[in-house]
Amino acid sequence: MTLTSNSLISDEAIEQPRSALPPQADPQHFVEEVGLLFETTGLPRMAGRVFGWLLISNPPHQSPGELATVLQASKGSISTMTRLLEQIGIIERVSLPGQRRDYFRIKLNAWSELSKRRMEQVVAFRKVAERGLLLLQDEPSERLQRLQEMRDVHAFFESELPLMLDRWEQFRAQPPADSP
Amino acid sequence: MTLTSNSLISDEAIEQPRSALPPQADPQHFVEEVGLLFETTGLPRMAGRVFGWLLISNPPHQSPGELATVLQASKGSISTMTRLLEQIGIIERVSLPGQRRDYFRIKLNAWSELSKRRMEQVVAFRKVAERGLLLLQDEPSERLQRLQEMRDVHAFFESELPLMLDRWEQFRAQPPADSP
DNA sequence: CAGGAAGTTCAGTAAATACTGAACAAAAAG
DNA sequence: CTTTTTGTTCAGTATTTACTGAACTTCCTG
Repeated sequence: MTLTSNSLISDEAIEQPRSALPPQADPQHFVEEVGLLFETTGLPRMAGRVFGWLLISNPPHQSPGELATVLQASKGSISTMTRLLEQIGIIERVSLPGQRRDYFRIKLNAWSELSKRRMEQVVAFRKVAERGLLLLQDEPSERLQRLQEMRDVHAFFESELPLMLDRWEQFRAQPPADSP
Repeated sequence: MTLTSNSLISDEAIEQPRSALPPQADPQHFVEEVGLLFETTGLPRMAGRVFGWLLISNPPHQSPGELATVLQASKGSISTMTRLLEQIGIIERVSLPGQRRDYFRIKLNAWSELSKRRMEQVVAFRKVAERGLLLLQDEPSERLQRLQEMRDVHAFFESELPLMLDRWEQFRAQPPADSP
C-alpha cells in the first residue's frame, strides 16, 4: 500500500482486514481522527472524513467517486458532504482542462473561512444577550449584570477577532525568523 | 405574569396557551433562543434553556425543582444538564445558609471558561495537523503545505487567544471612557 | 425514628440526524 | 443514437442522542 500514489484506489487495499500499520502511519486512522475532530465542532463525521482525506491525498484534488471509494461511503453521502463543505467555504470545486469531470480540493483560505464561521457564533451570542437586555429593560441594573457581561465579552471578541486574523495574514506573509 | 418576581412558578403561568406577548417581551421565547444558540455550539438544547433561564431569573440562583417547573422539563433532565453545565464551568452550585438545599447560578467567569473550551478545540486542531505531518514526513514539502497551514494557523491562535483574554480582563477592569 | 420533600440515577423511548442505495440526470465514449 | 460512466436527489433506514419517568437515595422535619 504505497501512500505516495494513493494506490488505495487501484489495488484492493480498501478490502484489507483493517490495516496493521501503527496508527500514526495509517492514513485511514488519520481520516477518522479528522472525522471525530469535525464532530466536536458540530459538523457531521463524514464531512470531516472527506476533509481529512483531502488534507493528505495525492493529488490534492479528488473526484467524488474517488472519495466514495477511499472513504467507503455512498456516493450520496459524498455528494451531500462536499456540498456542505463547499457551502462552508473550506473546499472548492475545480474542473481541470481536458479532464472529464470536476474535483474537490481544500481552499487556500480554508482556515480564515472557518474562523468566519466561529465569528458568526460570537455575533449570535452578542445578539441574544442584547435581546435579553431588551427584555429586562425596566429592571434594576444589578439584574442586568449577567447579560451585560455576556454582551460586552462578545462585542469585545467581535472587534478583536478580525484584528487577529489580520495579524495572522501578516505573519504568514513574512514569517519572522525561525518559522517552520 | 409578572416577570420581576418570577411568578411563573407560583401561579399556573406554565399552563398558559403559549404566551401572547410579543417575542422580545417573552421570557420563554428568550429561553428558547438561548437553547437554539447552545445547539449551534454542539451542546444540548436543554442545557441552553437552563442557562438562558439563569441569565434572566430573579433571584439569579435557582433550585433544580424550580428549573424543572419553569422549563417544563423532567427532574432527570435538569439534573443531567446542570451537571453538564457545572462540568463545563459556566454555572456553579451555591448552598445558601439556612436554606434547605442547593441552587445553581451562572459563574462570574462563565465566559472565560467558555473561551477555554474553544481554546481546547484549537489545540485539538493543531495536534491533528501535527499527526498528519508525521504521517507524511517522507513526502515532498509541497504535499505538506495544507497540513502546515493548518498547524501554523492554529498554533498562532493558540498563542494569541490567551493574550486576547488578558486584554479583555483589563478592559473589563477599567472600561475606557464611554463603555456601557 | 418515621414521613415526606427534593434530587440523582438509569433504563427505556422519542426524536433528530447521518448515511445508504435506488432511481434519475447529465455527459462522454463508442 | 445507444451505452457507459459519473454525479445528484431523495425516500427510507439505522444510529445516535436528548429527554422522560420510575425507582432509589439523601436529607430535612416533626
